[in-house]
Amino acid sequence: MLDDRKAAILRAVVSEYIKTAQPVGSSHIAASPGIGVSSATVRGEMVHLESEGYLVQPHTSAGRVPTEKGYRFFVDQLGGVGRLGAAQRMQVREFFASAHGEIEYVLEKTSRLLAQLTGWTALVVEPPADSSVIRAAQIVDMGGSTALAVLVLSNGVVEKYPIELPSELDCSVIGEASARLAARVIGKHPRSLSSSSAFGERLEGDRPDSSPGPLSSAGGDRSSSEGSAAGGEGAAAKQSSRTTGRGSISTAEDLVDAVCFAIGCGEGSAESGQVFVGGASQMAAAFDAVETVREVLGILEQHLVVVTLLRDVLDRGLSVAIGVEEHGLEPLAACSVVVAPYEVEGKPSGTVGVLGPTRMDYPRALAAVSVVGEQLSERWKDAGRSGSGSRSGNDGGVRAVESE
Amino acid sequence: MLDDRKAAILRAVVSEYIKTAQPVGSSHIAASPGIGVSSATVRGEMVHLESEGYLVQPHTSAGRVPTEKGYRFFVDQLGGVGRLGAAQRMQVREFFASAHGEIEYVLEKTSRLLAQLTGWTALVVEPPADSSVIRAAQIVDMGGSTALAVLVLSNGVVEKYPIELPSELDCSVIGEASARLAARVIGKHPRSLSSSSAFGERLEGDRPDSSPGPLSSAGGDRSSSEGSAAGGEGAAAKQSSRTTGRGSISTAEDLVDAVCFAIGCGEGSAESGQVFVGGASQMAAAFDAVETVREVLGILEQHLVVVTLLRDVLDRGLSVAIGVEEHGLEPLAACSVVVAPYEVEGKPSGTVGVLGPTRMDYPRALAAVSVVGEQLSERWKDAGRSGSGSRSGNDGGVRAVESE
DNA sequence: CTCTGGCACTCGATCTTACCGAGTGCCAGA
DNA sequence: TCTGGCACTCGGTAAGATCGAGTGCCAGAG
Repeated sequence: MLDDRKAAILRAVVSEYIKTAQPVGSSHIAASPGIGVSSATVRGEMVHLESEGYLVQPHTSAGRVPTEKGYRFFVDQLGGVGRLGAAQRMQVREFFASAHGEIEYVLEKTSRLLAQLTGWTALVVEPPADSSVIRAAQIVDMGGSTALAVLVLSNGVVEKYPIELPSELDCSVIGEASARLAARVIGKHPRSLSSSSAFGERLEGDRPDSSPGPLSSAGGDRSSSEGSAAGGEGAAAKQSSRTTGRGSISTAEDLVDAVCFAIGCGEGSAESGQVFVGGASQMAAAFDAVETVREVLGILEQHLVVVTLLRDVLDRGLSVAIGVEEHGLEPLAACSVVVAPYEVEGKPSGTVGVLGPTRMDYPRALAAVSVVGEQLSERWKDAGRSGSGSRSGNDGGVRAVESE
Repeated sequence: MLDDRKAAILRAVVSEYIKTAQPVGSSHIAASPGIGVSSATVRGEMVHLESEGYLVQPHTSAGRVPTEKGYRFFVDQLGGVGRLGAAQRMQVREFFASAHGEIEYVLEKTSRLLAQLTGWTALVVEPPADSSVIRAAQIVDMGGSTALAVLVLSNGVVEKYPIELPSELDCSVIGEASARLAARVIGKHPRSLSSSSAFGERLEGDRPDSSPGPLSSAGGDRSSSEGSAAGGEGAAAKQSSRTTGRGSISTAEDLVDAVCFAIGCGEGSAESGQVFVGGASQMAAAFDAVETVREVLGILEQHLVVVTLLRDVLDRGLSVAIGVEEHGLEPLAACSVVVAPYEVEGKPSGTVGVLGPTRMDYPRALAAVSVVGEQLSERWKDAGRSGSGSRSGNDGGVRAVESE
């Protein structure tokens, strides 16, 4: 589609622009290595590249800037995956050798690591509950008319489901229910309980306005007023059906059913996977328009949007989404996303990603994101245990060669 | 210290500046209600106010701007607590009537609410674990050589402690340990286990080299490199000793000891109380210097710093900390913090706060923060249950009168 | 003694103009 | 087909020029 010379010129323009954030002129390109022609020739080629939509001029007599199409071509054909520098490889290795602890803790730290590696904002999404299996379950009487169902998943995540009891149940009922619950759900996938619990449907019938299904915009929430900040994220949807069906719990079995139903609906803590945002402050370095920063941060506050964004990109088989054309979020018009999946127990589960301006260093971001993704997969490969894994020395997936 | 007229003028200057963010001139003041004198007179008074440090001129022939001392006087003597508008009262009432669910969920939502009420960034700190009592405890075998101790606290928080087992213990040992753990810790304060736990003192198994003393900095942590983002927050301290002493766990009792020790040290998930930051994007609206935004966001990423900040301010008996002089954080030089405590089960536990530019609307922020604090206290007044509380209609502590 | 209107003065913000130079498009010659 | 040359464009910056909000001070009124 593009002959070699044009491609080389495009690559040079992109690389230079990534570095300087300034429109780049023909003479710079002519001077860069690999281009054996004069600036006049480069200019000629640039005219072509521009007419085909790979470059634009902010105005006459300015250098050229890559378009989203230009970046896309660069990423697909020219950039490759890039490599991390030695220091960064080291950093990754040390990090994964020493990062012990619960899954959330590790993921949060990972988001910081990734932010530091790339210089931009990092996004790490927790594996959704349905990729794990229930390891333990218990119902705890919290006093009053409340109980808390606690689930431990095989990946180390703990989910909580607040249960409202219609009346003071006897302690022994709760105890019995707890035991029955454990017997019934251990070893199963939490989300699979939705359908398997016959009682669920019964309950659902009892509740006219039950589970409006996440992502549906439920009712008259505070009218999303001015602040884009607090508006979005399906706040409404979650806020409503947060307590479990209170239809007719009287026996232990009823209680277990109710809990199973709640679990199946995923009404508990681990909605669709928590998001950890690292290095949000770096966003402020990406743009000089304070308004842009505001908009981007606004999006980052809407975790559901972020999760969806990453998942969408991945679902479409992409690892890079450049500009609003490809990711679809207006406020992120000047941004691109680079993502990679990671696996837990061998199954694709979570995602890691980097959010930066469209003029970010894609090869580097790709490298960082994929290394981190691999390392995370490595950590939770065998069993979904929560802690440790003292694989030092071996930095397995860290395929890191010197960067340019 | 300041005669009535000076005070009135100072009040007018502060109010005006809060509204417009522009230096305010004598004629504006003279025109505002409550000032019955000419601009010349106002000017004269302003000279005094300036010489005493309540006001400054950005440059000759500009209006005056309040100094931190000026704000302080305003807050202490002039501003009062302020009142929320009817719409906002409504919003708070609806929010607390409908916000069900786990404590973390409610607190996160609360931070958004507060951000929306004030227009600035809101900070909500989870109650520390030691203000609650353990309601349930269990040790879950996670496969491999890992186990997870799960604690349910009376305030609805669930803590997790990853435990590394030296060798494959028999399942029954874990089961027994789990039962013993429950018997031993239920009803106690988690942090009280540190000393009361016989682990350090004694208990049957004499353990020669037990307890390698967590909190000792274990490894060569990544050298806190450049990025201020990922640097701070005592990352090192936490990262290292994240797994419990693995000295010589062989019996169930050993295991229980180890877990108790870990709990006592607070090595688990609920470090010193999670922080929920709401409306961070609003920070970008507060300043037009992108660099300032970056610095402030950088601080917000360091949760430990935020917790400490809020706690410090509260400990000093303040509810407002104006400027770096009073809160001590250089990067927040242009910011003030307004805080209020909230109670769980009658004891002061968490804090809510608002972070804004020094020229924020203190009365409004104070009103919002205290109302929200009261409402949170109200919610968890009786029992530290996790969910619900359908007190609608009654908007208890929402003492809200029309604002200016 | 205090307050007020008046007045000269200051100085940042804004606008105008001029200029510079990076970068372009085009063209004639190698 | 490539290259050096050349006229041209136009954003960015610097230098005045201007405007006006706001000040300090002072003399006169209350």
